[in-house]
Amino acid sequence: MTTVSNRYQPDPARKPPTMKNVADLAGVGIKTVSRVVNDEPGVSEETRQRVLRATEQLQYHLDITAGSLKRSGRKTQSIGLLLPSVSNPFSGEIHRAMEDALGEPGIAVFASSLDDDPDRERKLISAFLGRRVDGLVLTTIAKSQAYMIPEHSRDLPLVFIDREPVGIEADAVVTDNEVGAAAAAAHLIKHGHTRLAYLGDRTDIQTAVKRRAGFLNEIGRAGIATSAVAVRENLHDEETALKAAHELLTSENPPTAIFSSQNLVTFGAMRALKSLGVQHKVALVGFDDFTLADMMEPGVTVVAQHPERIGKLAAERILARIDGDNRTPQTYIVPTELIPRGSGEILPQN
Amino acid sequence: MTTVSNRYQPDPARKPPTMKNVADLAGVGIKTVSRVVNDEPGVSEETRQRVLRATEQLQYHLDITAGSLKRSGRKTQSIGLLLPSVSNPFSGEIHRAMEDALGEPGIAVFASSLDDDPDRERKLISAFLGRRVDGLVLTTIAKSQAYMIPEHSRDLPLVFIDREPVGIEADAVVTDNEVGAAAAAAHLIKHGHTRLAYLGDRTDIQTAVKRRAGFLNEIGRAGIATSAVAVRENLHDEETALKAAHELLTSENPPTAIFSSQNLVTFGAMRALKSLGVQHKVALVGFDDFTLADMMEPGVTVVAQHPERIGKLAAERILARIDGDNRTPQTYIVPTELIPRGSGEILPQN
DNA sequence: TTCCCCCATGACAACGTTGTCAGGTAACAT
DNA sequence: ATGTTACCTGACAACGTTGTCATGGGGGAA
Repeated sequence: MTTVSNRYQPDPARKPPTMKNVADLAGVGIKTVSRVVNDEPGVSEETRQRVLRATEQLQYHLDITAGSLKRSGRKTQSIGLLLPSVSNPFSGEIHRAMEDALGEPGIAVFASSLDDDPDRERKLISAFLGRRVDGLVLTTIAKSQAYMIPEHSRDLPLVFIDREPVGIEADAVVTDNEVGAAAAAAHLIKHGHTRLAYLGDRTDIQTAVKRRAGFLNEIGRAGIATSAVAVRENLHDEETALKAAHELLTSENPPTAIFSSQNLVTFGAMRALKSLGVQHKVALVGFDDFTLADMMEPGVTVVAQHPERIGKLAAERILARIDGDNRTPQTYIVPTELIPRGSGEILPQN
Repeated sequence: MTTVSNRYQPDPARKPPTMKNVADLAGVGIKTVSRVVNDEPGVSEETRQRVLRATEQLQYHLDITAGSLKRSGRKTQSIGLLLPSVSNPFSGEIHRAMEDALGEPGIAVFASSLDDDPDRERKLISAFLGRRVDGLVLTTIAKSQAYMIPEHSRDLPLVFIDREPVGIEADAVVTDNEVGAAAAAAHLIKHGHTRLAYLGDRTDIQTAVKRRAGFLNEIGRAGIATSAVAVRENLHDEETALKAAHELLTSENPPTAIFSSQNLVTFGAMRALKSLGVQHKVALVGFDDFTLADMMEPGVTVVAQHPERIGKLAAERILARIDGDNRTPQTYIVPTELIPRGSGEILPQN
């Protein structure tokens, strides 16, 4: 009789079993084991059962990395995913949607954080390539992605997310930044605002530039002088955003409405408004939704993105490319949704 | 004369270059290329430069998966990370901390989402094993992890996070759940509360059980009858938590203070309090911090965990184990921190 | 000069798997 | 019987790399 112990007991073998081990135990050739574990036809039911028993007994797991060495096309059944940061909620949603879409076909995901650092971008992509991933889904920050042309022309599937690539033609899945920002402007104008402020992220981030353009263009279309818009940019974290917002609000001729182009900037603006006690007097619309936005006082009106749709679309595109789809690269645009919750509907105060 | 073959032959140009390609271009043997790209000694400076030029010209990236086949110990320089969900902020912080700690030694991370589903646990771990990861960092939900004993005894490094394993002895890095929950109880009692409520997550989740125990034990120590505590469990999302809190608050003898054992439950409680307009009358302490907790009305008092410390510690442990450390497995406990922000300091109303 | 040692270099097998192909057997038709 | 077919099965090379070992040449010591 056997006793099961949970004590740590080093196995003399110390190495995972191989197909050879299974084959020996089952009394068959390794190719037969290969056929069984890969669900290939041409194995009698009896042999099949014998092999399955052996795999179970040895706790055998097919080594997918060794297989990919020989497998046609050398697929590793993994992809590289480069996100702004894995700890960022927006990125997390995208990641999750991709995991869900890629889990079924058995593709694993290597995820890394860009930190909006061009150096990291190169290094992390290099690491992905060294692992021979089947495809790359990338958020980028470098001025150009032309350095990826060699890989791309070797048919490495490539999908850019959130930001379109520069210097290379490849699929991209992005939010409709300009239209979303324009919707925010229109919303504020509709509520009677004419003294507007734009709080923006770093100007080397493509989405920030597009959001500013969309916002300012809409204001222009409404016939409001652009000079009436206070623009503060290169705000990359809560603190600098708070400071910028505070300065604006305590200036000579403060804005009656603020548009913040990104989550952390929105948070900074919220803090500035609250610290001055004007959160119910100055309108605020933020780009990108966030948890509990509806529970704030007032609820925060946002231009919501759809990270789960971006992730799903990106997964579908990379799967199609891996599958051999070689249509002309295309940019897929995911619409935004303006969600009124109170802060964006505040009317201008006299 | 040209012969046309009807056999499918992959275009050589469409495949990533190999060491052989580099060797041929540089006019050296492949072993010399291997030495150069691995920074091994014993190559003259001149040869070295020639090889480096060739790698650059061909855009060669060392195939780390092929190398791991032969490399001593067969290290793939990757680990598997199983998290509650990659889209959960707590998990994201852990993930990020691990990425930071593992990036330096060049270890890549496969991350997957558990969804608190025992079936997924088995399947995802199986997928990790098939990729021959060098180690596993796991959040688990199955009743026992004894099924991992074979792998563990083969010396596969194993670190459990957030929840301790059952049926197997391995390293674990967990939050000090009982002490944290006890601190919440003590805090509420100190402010004069005697009619308390506990809103808890699913009872098959270890941390939920520990938090309840810590909370109730502290109440017992204070001499308050346990029967005076309303316990509502198996609340796994915002909606059910909202409903449970609403029921409690509108009951015969409503609690004057609520302790919620998890983020989503806290959100549900907050919504219930707000919908009844008693958010400034009934005290609330939540387990686990969240973004903007200080910006709520009132600010939400929480027992904060330290996901970044959990992640860092877990990374250090898995690295040490991969490095051959074979000390007796140990559980590392990361302390919590009670952060008063208003909601937890509300005094009982008559 | 001769001998020895060190350095630079590459040939070769092996890692665990899969693609190819050939062999062997049983069933069926001739 | 013989040929034909379909089906099972395993031997073997190859995937891209690294560990081992052999080789050859140059330099220093005797």
